[in-house]
Amino acid sequence: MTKRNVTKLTPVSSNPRSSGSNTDKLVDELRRRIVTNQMPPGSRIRENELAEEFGVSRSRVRDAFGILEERGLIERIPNKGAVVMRLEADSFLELFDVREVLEGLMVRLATQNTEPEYWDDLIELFGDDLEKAVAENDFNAYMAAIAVFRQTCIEAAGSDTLRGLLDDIYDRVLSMTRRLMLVPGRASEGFRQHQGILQAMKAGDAEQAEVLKRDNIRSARQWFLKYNDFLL
Amino acid sequence: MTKRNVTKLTPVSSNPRSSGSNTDKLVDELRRRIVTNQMPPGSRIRENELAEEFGVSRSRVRDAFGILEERGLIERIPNKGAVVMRLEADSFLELFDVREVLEGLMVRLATQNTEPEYWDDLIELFGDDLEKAVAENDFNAYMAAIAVFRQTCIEAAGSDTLRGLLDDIYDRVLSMTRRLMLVPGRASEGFRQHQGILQAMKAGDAEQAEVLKRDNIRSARQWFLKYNDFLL
DNA sequence: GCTGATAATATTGTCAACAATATTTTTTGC
DNA sequence: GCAAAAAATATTGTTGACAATATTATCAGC
Repeated sequence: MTKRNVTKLTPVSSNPRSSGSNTDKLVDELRRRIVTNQMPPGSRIRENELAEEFGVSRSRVRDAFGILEERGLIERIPNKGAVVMRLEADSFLELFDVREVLEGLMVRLATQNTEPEYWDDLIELFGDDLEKAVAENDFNAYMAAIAVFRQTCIEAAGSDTLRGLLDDIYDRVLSMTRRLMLVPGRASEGFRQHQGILQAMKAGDAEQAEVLKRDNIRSARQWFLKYNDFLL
Repeated sequence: MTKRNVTKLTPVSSNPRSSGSNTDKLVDELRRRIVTNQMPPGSRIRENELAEEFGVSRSRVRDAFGILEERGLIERIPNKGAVVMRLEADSFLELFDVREVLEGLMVRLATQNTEPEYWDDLIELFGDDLEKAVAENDFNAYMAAIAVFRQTCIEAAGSDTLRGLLDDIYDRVLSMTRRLMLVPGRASEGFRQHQGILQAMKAGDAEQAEVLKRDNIRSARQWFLKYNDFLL
């Protein structure tokens, strides 16, 4: 796979390992700004501005834009410029569909490839402390835990192909995930679902883990559908 | 989505609709050469050569390389150059896993979105004539039929997100698909499986269609595993 | 003839200048 | 004062030249 499919540990931090070439650094920083809503959807981004800010030539920015476009993070209109991709409700539903099957595959493979003990740390992370945090609306703690869950599973699944697809999708839906968390009841439901998935994984029941993970995404989709007027 | 996710009707022909910008044309032609094995895996490709051949500057070729790299068709080693991506057995197995769930999703959505009559043409295409052709090892006819099947399903599924993912994967596995067809028994089995899937789709049984499509890919995976010494 | 250092060549990486296109501002006619 | 045309400005598209790096060829010493 390409270099971009390396581990992204924290949700929004830049990735030191992908900072090899000059262009990669640019891609990574722009990606960070987009997924953190520092550059919100619809923002116009000018090549010159970025070139000046980063002290590189416009060609580098241009290359970065090409990659960002390929990843679906920005949209380029010929001779007009680039804007941060604005997703409509339909696109989010499509992404939920794809996430459902891919994240299902992720936990299935992860379960098949690991011993039960592998999941102990995660099970502890998704314990009483986090439950309390979620109950008290500490979304940062919950987001961080989910990121660890995700990362651990991808690692265990051991498929670079899958990792690449999930990373791309993750970038596109991160800001929506954060917003969805605000919907009353969604976070605690998601928390319980993750506990269930982890139990199945520790039990080595790959099929059940896949079913539960798919349920998890489908339910997130339902919440989105119900509240999309507020979320978009 | 980006421009690349437009319809790719025939397996290896260039796509007129994507030939807007200069770079797009290059990407499309290079993609064609790679998936047709005109540029086999491992081939070194030089920026200068292509620039001269296409009568454009090296920068255009460079941009095209960036996109091709992002799609996983070529590999670029800094200061050394680009080579057509060479897939190992592991990568193919990973791709089979991903295809299984994504193509399953594809037929499920396609079934849900269509009336039974929608599939009549395809059912006729996968009729006695094609069966005879397959029996007589007319792989071109079968490949073409599969391409139509695929295209029709993607169209019906109506998800640009899914289309983008499947298009990328398709390019990467096309040459392997062609080779797999040579394995005695695989083509006719695949043919029957597609007939079954089409039946389920016409019956409106989305779940069953998904199950059968996943079976289809899993069985292809098995054949690959068994014969990979000959296939790679 | 072989090996290692060095020069010559080839290839990729980066840039700044110019061309083409779009946007904004100014001017002109009414 | 308003509308349309024209000029000025800004932004993206493309190119060729030069720098940095890697590969190949040459040559000296043994």
